[in-house]
Amino acid sequence: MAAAANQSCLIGKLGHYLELMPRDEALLAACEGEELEFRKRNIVRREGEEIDYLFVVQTGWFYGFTLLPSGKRQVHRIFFPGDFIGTHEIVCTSATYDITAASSGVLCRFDKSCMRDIFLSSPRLTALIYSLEALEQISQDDRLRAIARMDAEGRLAHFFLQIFSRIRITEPEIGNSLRLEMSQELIGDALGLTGIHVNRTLKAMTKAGLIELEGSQLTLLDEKQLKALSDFDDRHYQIDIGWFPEL
Amino acid sequence: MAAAANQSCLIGKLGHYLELMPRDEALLAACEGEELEFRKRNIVRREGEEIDYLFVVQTGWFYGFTLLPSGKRQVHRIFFPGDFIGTHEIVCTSATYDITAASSGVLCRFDKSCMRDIFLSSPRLTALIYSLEALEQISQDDRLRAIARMDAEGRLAHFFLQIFSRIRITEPEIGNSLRLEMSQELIGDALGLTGIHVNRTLKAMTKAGLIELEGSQLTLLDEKQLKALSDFDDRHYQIDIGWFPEL
DNA sequence: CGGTTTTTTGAAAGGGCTCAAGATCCGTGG
DNA sequence: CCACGGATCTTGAGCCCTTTCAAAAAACCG
Repeated sequence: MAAAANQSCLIGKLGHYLELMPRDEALLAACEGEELEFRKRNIVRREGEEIDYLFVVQTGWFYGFTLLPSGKRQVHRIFFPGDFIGTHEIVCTSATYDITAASSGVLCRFDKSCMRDIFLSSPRLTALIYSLEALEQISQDDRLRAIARMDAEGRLAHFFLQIFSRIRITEPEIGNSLRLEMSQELIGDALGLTGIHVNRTLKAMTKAGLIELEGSQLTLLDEKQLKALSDFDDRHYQIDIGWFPEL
Repeated sequence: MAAAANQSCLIGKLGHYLELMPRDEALLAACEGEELEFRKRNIVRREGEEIDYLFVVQTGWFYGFTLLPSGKRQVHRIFFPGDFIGTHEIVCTSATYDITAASSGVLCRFDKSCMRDIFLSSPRLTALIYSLEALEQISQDDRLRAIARMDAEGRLAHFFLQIFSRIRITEPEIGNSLRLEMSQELIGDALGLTGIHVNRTLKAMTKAGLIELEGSQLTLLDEKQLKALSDFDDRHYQIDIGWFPEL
């Protein structure tokens, strides 16, 4: 659980990477919008809708996806507690993909114009937001590499390690086990695989002692081996703030 | 050809999206580093190297890639004239992939610390740089979707359309034909395919009248059909600057 | 509980890969 | 301006990982 669920969503997330100054906190607090509750399968927004708001995930898992003409589905991104939703779409006038709740959860909404205020008055905060965006890109690069060049086992290993790496930032106490808020079909849609083949591969990985699955509870039994299988490099989701402006 | 090859690389690129103010131009001019020449296959930098510089492509094509333990290669990104190289890696202390020249070409180098100066003194320029980063992400999302969910023909169609869409920004006069500065093997490494299979698919696409290949000269004969095949959505590589700060 | 969503399993088909070997193209040096 | 050697492009054949299609068992939710 987040240490400070009752404080500002934004401050909680950004403060993780950087010590915020009082004026930065004030700036963020002013941005704060209302909290919205969702239940599994609820739609947060649709592709093509005008984007007026950004979100921060307070609790629960969410995911963004698009459909293809063939009827296939591609999951573009999964959002965990603490993640921003929609920041990179600020350059578009309408959303580039649908967003749905993978589990029940709560989002904090804040106005898009808030970005301008931050850019105008806090170079340091701006640099942080920019960095988070850049980090996301590197993470997506790693994912593309796994999807384009690895077999099902490698993709799944990489996928799980990425999930753990991200969630451990805000919830280090989970250890090597967590509740997967995704069906095997959805996992397949994130990795370019069929749900059926995800199932078969998961079985094989279980038999090999790599993981354990009890219902939706996933446990990583042999992280070392999983890393070897997927050539996983933990970016530590930590950023270099050496170049940040002082203000 | 770039309209103003003799002026600052940065100004040329950024000025394309936004009218720059004199003080912004001065800021950028001060960042300018030296120009570096490369020939095909020359290595610009290696994965793991410390990142002190960013680059802007002045002429030629460049690409970033990583190798997998299996010996396979993944091309993460291709850089065309006008593109930034390395901005998203500013959050890392070392490079996340190798960069090599796909053709002969020239890069403009500028110091990483330049970013701090921009963040500190021009919110408007900062917003622009942020937006370019975000646009890149959306473009990569599209690419992931094609790679994860489409067959070889769809991936190639999408790949070609993306290339044309990007290059046409700075060189609209190319029309529907350009010189592909990549071997079929390299294209395969960008799309998660074998060079051999790229070859076969290209032949089929030629026979179907979709494209024409004479040596490395690629011509799109039926863009409409190519778009349908790959569900391509031209992001116009144009950005919403409505939210930009005035300064 | 009863309906819906997931997970499982089998069998067969297919797209893309591997391995191999020849044909071409191209830059470079003489 | 021609010849040489490496890089690229081609093509064939067989194999393998994933997908499809179907259908039953289990798990989940209200």
